[in-house]
Amino acid sequence: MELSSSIQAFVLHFGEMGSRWGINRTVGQIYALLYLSEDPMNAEQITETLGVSRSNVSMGLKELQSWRLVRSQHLPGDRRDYFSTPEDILEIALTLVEERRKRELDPTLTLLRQTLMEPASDSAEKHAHERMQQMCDLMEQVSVWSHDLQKLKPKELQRLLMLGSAVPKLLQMKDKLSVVSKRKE
Amino acid sequence: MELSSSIQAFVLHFGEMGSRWGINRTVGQIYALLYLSEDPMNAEQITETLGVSRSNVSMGLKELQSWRLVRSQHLPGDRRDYFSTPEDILEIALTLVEERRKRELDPTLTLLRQTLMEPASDSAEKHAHERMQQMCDLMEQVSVWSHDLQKLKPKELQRLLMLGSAVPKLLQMKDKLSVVSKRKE
DNA sequence: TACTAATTTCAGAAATTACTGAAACCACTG
DNA sequence: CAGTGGTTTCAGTAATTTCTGAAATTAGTA
Repeated sequence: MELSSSIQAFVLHFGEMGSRWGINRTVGQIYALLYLSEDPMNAEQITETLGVSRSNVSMGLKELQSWRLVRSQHLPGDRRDYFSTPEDILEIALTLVEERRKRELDPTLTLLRQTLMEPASDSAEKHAHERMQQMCDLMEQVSVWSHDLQKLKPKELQRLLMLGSAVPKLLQMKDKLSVVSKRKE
Repeated sequence: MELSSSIQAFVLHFGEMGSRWGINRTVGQIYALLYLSEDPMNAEQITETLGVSRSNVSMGLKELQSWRLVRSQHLPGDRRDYFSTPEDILEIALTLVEERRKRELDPTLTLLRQTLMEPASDSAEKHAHERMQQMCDLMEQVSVWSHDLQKLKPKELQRLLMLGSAVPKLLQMKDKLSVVSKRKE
């Protein structure tokens, strides 16, 4: 399949960025292609369009499915799998946040918790444990945030996103409110 | 320098996680070491402790400095550079967020904005541009969030983190308030 | 149950990335 | 300004990751 130049540019860009995002070139390109495609595509079509080997596409699709960024479906009267990305960009973003938490945060959090069970022996280790504790606390907070994010309804999430820098103001507002309510008590 | 087992485990873990975080093993290990160290270390000490080449350490330190995750300083009466990480874990996290935004988001945002300046020609491209527009909008929102985060004072940030799932409730509260104030008008 | 289309697996090749040691460079010191 | 301690650069090598093509497997069809 021939790609128009802007689609082509996007697909190649995702391939390049792949290494920064922790995926390889082909995986990035496959994702970009499916993300922009009007209709689901089968592996053969992806292979032709990207000009890589069939097996490479197979592995790439497997990885994208493990990230839950790509889904497969069947078309009636066709034995082949057809692949597509979820429609809703917010849903996609949430999935990305969750999967990255699992892969980039959770293993370290596990190690930190284990380590902090044991007492520190010497002075250097005591200091190291304090530092680990700080990191562990922060990572736990971020982890909770990420979990909570998953529970939000799309509408709420959309509002939260639009809030941006207004959040601290909201905090101030809350403070004032609680002052008021305390006065009432 | 000999490391106690828990420090050793942490350093090795950071080395392993490096590839997921977009840095290499040595860079991960250097960071972990400096993060836990009571005192700043010079390149020679790092080299001995990690058992890698001096030049590798030099390159790793350079990269960590480009991420602004490691700083160098001089001790009186010593010509060597001494390296350390910032004390405040929140400051570290903010730096990480900003650098990742620069490296992982900004280039794509630039491409998307450029592409969306041009009109779409055919139907496939029209659909692709819609998808790109959705991605662009979301990335801009995330980018604004990340910028705003940088402006927060540590105290505010700390509170925001602790808030977690309470944020949607805060939003609800705000809604009620604005209803009240509208009634007053 | 044999046949066929579609997909996956996997060993090896190709490409990329990380690491080393030697040499160049820099900056302070006597 | 020559000498020395410290750091960086860089070409070559090692290690790792990615990709391919052939073979194996799976699932549908006659």
